[in-house]
Amino acid sequence: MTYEEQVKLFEQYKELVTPPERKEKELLPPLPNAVEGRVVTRFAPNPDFVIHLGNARPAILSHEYARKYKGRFILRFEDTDPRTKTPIKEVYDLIKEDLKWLDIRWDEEYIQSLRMEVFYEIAKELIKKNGAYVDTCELEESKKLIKEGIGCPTRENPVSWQLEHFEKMIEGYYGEGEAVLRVKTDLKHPDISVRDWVAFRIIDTGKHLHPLVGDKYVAWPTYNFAVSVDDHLMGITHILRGKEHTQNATKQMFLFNHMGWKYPTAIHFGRVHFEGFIMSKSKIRELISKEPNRFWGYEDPRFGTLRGLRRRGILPQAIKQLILEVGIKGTDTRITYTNLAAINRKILDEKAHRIMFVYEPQEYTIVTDVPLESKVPIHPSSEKTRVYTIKPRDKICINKSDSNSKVVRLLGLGNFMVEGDKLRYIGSDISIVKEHRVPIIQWVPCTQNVNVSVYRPSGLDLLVQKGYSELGILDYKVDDKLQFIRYGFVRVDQITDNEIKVVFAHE
RNA sequence: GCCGCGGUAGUAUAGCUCGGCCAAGUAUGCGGGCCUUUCGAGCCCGUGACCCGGGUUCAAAUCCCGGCCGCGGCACCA
Repeated sequence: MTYEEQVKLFEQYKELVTPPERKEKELLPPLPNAVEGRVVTRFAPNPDFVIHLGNARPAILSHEYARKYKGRFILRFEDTDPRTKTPIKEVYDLIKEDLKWLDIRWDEEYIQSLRMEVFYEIAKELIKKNGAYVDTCELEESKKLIKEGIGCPTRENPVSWQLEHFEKMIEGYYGEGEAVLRVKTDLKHPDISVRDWVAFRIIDTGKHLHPLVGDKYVAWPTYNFAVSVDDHLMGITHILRGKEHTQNATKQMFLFNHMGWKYPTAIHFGRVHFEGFIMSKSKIRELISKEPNRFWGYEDPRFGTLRGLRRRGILPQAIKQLILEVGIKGTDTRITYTNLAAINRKILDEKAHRIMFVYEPQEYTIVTDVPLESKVPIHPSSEKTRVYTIKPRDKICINKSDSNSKVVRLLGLGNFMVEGDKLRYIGSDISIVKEHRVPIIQWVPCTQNVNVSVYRPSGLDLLVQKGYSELGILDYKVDDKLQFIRYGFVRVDQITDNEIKVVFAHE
């Protein structure tokens, strides 16, 4: 049948065909294998650094899905490496603050370093199931044997031997590198890192004190072991994490199979590149320790940490919306600040009060016969205004770049002719402004104003722009977000006796 | 090198499971206009994409094969 014939036929029987409804678009796609009321997700950060935009993705998505399906959301600190990823005592709380700021509430909270006995017990069970062995070969020898598909000869020792030697590991009989517990996997697995992966290793906590448990333990579970055990014990049904973990799922599966556990549904999404922002933990740590005077710690607005973004005036709702839009795709995403700013602006515009701010002041004398009263609304949709009285011969400042026009309208005050260093009042009829496209500009009295410094992050630099704002800015407090008219959105950062410091958010 | 995942406008995302409602939707960006006592917001118009090549089919962004490109992993890190 040709296409034309089909169309003809279709027209004939049109009424009999009900077109399928277009699926309704939800912000989040449905979660595979999800049953309402039974979804359990978790966010599992290492408390060695605060949350940045990249970590916010698993945090927000895990939380959001748990809520969507009326399930549970668990916060779990994964702090089982006091040697190379040393947890920081203060950071446990900083992370919790970051999450609360994002409006993420967790139903349960765990810290892995406080669960060591659990890990030891499960390890022993695993050994009894012949699923693990103590490897006492030299590290290089071990690696070589695994590569050859054989493994350390102790692999074949009886369970009793394994239990005995694992006990010795826990008791501190071995020093660093002298013994590890390995999970028995496929010694022919194409990915060598999957072959008999390490479940426990010795860390000399006398040298590398753990911030919570000090030197109490020397046999520490690796990430893959601790994650597997906890994901099972805590009843996690869905794991949402970055794709750097895809291979870990393969490794963990062996442990789950040994133990007869069911592996959760795992979703791995791509990496988040935040253009123009530093997100690397090590890089940020290096910068703040090397140049403590130049950077404001974790909160520096030049960093992609949540704290940095907060200090810039980015709202948590904007971050959440951005992450939900990005979703759970496996591809990497390049997020730009412009994108985040667009969302932020939309939210901020409705509530940020307006303030007049002049940064390249040009002084003018007002020429008028009678005193003028200006009324500028604190927000375009607000009845509330700020009132200033301008008397004849008062001096006001406008931006130099605004002074090119022959006629200007000073916002809230009226229309003026520009005559040399004088501004002659010519009435306040708005219609001539529309008719002649007269620029409507912001202004401040030269004598009565407030010193303002605007901090503008620009790559690794922090530019400072000084200027004056109307007195109305004194009504606000630290962390308030304002819109400087015809300039951009800012966040009040610091108020001192002679100056207000604000951080520039975006236009 | 080996193993795995993925490629829709500048960016992000929808559609791909079940081929035709897709001459590809949405947001942002960019250009223009309207409105407006802010160059903001809002409204309107425009701009711009299915990685490439084969195959299957009346019909392919969607299925199959090959190539190319990108990303992740290859630790006694998480």
